[in-house]
Amino acid sequence: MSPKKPYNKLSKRQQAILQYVKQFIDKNGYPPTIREIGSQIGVASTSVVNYNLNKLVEAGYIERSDRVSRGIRLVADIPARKKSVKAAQQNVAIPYYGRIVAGEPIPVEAFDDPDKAIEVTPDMLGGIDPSEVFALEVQGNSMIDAMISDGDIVLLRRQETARNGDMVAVWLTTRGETTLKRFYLENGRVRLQPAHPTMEPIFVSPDECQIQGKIISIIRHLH
Amino acid sequence: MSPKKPYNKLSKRQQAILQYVKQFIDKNGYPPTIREIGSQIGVASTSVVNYNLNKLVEAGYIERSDRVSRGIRLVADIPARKKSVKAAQQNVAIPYYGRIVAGEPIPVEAFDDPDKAIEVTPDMLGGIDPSEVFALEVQGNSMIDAMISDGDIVLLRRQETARNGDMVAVWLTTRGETTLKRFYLENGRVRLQPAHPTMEPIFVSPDECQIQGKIISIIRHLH
DNA sequence: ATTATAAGCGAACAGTAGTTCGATTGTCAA
DNA sequence: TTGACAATCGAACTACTGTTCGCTTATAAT
Repeated sequence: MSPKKPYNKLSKRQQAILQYVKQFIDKNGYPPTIREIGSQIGVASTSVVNYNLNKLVEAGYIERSDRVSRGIRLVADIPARKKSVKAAQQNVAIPYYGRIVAGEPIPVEAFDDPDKAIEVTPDMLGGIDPSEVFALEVQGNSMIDAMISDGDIVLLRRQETARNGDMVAVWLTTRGETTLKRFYLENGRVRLQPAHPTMEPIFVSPDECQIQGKIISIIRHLH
Repeated sequence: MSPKKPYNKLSKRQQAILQYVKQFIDKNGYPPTIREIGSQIGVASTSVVNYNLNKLVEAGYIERSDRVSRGIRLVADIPARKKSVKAAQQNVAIPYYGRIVAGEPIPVEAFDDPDKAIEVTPDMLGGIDPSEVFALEVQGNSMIDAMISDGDIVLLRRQETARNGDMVAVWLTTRGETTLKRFYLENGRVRLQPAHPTMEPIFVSPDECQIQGKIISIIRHLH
C-alpha cells in the first residue's frame, strides 16, 4: 500500500539533505557547506554527505561545481517559493443555518439571507448537488465524541435516510436534542455510534430519530 | 559627471562588484568568493574587495555572513517571501504536499501537477497570505485527541517558529521524518506532544527539529 | 603644505571546505 | 555461507577563503 510518492529513488537521508539545502538557500541566500549539511542531519562524516550529494546529482535534483565551496545549486528553481494563486473556479454558496445547539431542531425551511451563506469550492462537495447542501456551525462540545468540536463548520447533505456508517445529524424526538453520530440500523433499532472508541453508542428506535442530513465535510479553523 | 546614477552613492568599483555578484549568483546559484570577485574586476587584493563589500553592506545593497565562505546575499532577494495579493472572490490554490507519514519527509518538490493542489476560498485562510500556506493529508491517528484523524487535510502556515501549545508540523532532522504534534519549548529542549493518550511525547533538542508550519485549518471529507 | 579620511595594496594567518581513501556495515541474491 | 554492491564512517590531505594588519596612495578641506 505504498502511495508511491515523489522522491522515488531517494533514500531518506538524501531527501533530508535535499530538504535542508533548499531550506538553507531560501533562508541564507547561499548554499550550505558539506559540513553544515552533515551536522544538521546528524552525520559526522563529510564523505557521507558528499556521497549523497552526488546521488542527488545523479538523480537530477541538484548540480555541483567541483572543488567549489558551497558549489550546490538546485536544478528546479533558485527561489523555492512559488506563487500559489491560480485560476478561479466558480464558487458555490451554501446556506448557512447557523449554530446547531443541543435541544433545538434544525430548521427545515430554507432561507436565503445572502450573508448567511458560506462559500466553498465545488470539489469540497465531492460532486454533490450544491442545492442539497447546507452548513452548520457546531456549538458546544456535545459532539466532541464524534471528533467535532465547538466552532467547527459542518457541511451536510439534506436527506432523511441514511446508510449504515453514515455520519448524520439526527433529531432525537424523545430526548429533544440534535446530535451528530454515525448511523447504524440493525435488528430493528438504530445505533448511533460515536467516533471515539471509548464512548458508548446510543440506541433508539427508528421512530424516535429523525435524520436531518448527512455530513459530508468538516471545516475547522484554529487560531 | 555621471550620466545617470545607477546605484546611488556607490563608487564605480562598488557598482562593478554588485553587478558581478548579481550576475554570478544568477549564473551559478551561489555567490562568488572574495577572490573570484577580485579577479573579475581586476583587483588583486582580497582586502580591497572585502572593504568594498562592507561598503555595499552599509549602503544596504547586500548582506554578509561573517566568516562564511560566499556569505553574500542580495537584499532584494530575501523579501521574495512576502507577497500579499488579495484576490477578491478568487479561489486560491494551496500546494498539496501529500501525506504526512512517520518516516517520510514532506516533499519540498515543486507542485506543478494540478491535482497536487487544493483549492480553497480566501476566507478559509483567515487573512493569511495564501503563498504562505500549504496543505497536508494526515495519516494515522496519533492526533486523534486533538480531533485530527486519519485522512484529514490540514492547512498549515509556513513558519519556522512556534509558541507553546501550537500545533505544528515538525521536521526531525536526525530521524529524517516529519510529524504533527503540539509544540512545547521547555528547559532548553523541545517537547513534541502527541494528542493521543497512549503515545509518549518526543523530546528533541531545538537544533534537530525544524518547524515546517503551524496548523491553521482542518478539512475533513466524509464519503 | 598639512592633515584627516577614504581607498587601495600585499602578505600572512588561521580556520574552512571539498576530496580521497581504507575500512566497516548492511542488504540481498545465489 | 558467500559474494557483490550500496551506504557509511573516520581521518587525513590539499586547496580554498575570510580576516587582519602594516603600509601606501588619492582626495579634499584646512
